[in-house]
Amino acid sequence: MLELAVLGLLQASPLHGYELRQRLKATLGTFRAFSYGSLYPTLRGMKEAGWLCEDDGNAEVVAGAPPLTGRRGKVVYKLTAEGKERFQELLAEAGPTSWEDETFGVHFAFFGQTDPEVRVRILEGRRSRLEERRESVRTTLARTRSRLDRYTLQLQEHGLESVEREVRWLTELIETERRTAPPAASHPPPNHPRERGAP
Amino acid sequence: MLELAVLGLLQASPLHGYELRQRLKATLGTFRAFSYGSLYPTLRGMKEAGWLCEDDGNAEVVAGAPPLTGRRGKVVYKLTAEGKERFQELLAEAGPTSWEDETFGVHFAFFGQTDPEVRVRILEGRRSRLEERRESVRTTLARTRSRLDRYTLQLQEHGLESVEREVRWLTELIETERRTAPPAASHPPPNHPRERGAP
DNA sequence: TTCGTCATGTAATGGGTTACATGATTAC
DNA sequence: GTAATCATGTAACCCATTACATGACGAA
Repeated sequence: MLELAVLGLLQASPLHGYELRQRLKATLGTFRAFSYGSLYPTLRGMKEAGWLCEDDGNAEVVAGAPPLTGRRGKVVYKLTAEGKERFQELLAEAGPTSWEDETFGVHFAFFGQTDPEVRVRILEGRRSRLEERRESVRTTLARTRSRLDRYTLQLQEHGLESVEREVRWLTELIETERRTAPPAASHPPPNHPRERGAP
Repeated sequence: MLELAVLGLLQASPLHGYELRQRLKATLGTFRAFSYGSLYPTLRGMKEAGWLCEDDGNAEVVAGAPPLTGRRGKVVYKLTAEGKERFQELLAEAGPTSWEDETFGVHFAFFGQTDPEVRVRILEGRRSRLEERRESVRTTLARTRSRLDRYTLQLQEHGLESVEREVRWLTELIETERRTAPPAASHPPPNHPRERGAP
């Protein structure tokens, strides 16, 4: 997740950790925030995995008096070839994980680099996930409405409206996608054999 | 968090794990879901902490041939005195944690049992948290709007609208609270007769 | 010279999830 | 008698957070 986001941002240009985090905020907006405490270790891990390497900016630093003590300077990372591959791989992934609350936003943020078909599948996947949730809430709400106090009711209804709103948003996006890039080929339609969700 | 939710539900009536989880879904709606994998260990932990105990329903199970092998039956939990205390303690807590995304919903769900003043403080805390976030997104959006692609922009704006919507919701709730239970014994206008206060 | 912000990092911890394993009860 | 669902539980892991520690650099 952080991984995908990092790959996506470094794809555009090499960055050091600190700035990466600012971009993360700018890119993900209200959806998610990451702390340095997770960012730096992730960066190290990704470097060890071979997806990132340090970028010396083709180095022409006039080597006058460089990092004397303790070497504390910006560490700029860039993607390796494997990193780019990995990014493409993650982008192509249109499975259940890409519909999750926390993940969807990140995937969406990189839709610009995602295959149109994959885009639609992710959008639809997310939508049907939300629709399920909506129906589930609606029915339990119908069953229990009378027993709920003012606040619980408010909570349910606000939640329900949020979900409905997002469903409408997704529907619009899907239609736009369809208008922009009409059905390429046919894939076995809405056949998600549910997984996840508690036993 | 799960802890608070469990205390809140058991406050109403003794329940076993499985049913607890159904209630959790019904109570928290779209906000949050918990898996059994976290529920049962939590239950055990809370029992060990002394907040819960097993409820034999005044027992009298005709002890004829009880759980022969392996003892697998419903385990009904109820609150102990310490548990009730703990619940009250958590309910009274109107600090930053109570306005976090994941926590707020749970606190809100038990507003019926929360002190009116605490309610308002939580609502206001959450609101100002969201307002901060909104401003932060607005400004970075203003700075970077032109550099963002279609999708990133969509994401930002949808997120922004969500936040704005929740802020409006909170504002309405706060006003309702104020109308229902006017400023108790506080400093601002020293001139109001009180009615209908907390305990 | 001190403060704020830029910048990097680690250790401890947290709060949950997934996948698995098992068994009891009910409905057909 | 078998499938669904009710019911309880464990172990391994995941992904991040908090709190802390350090230090460079520019502006007041």
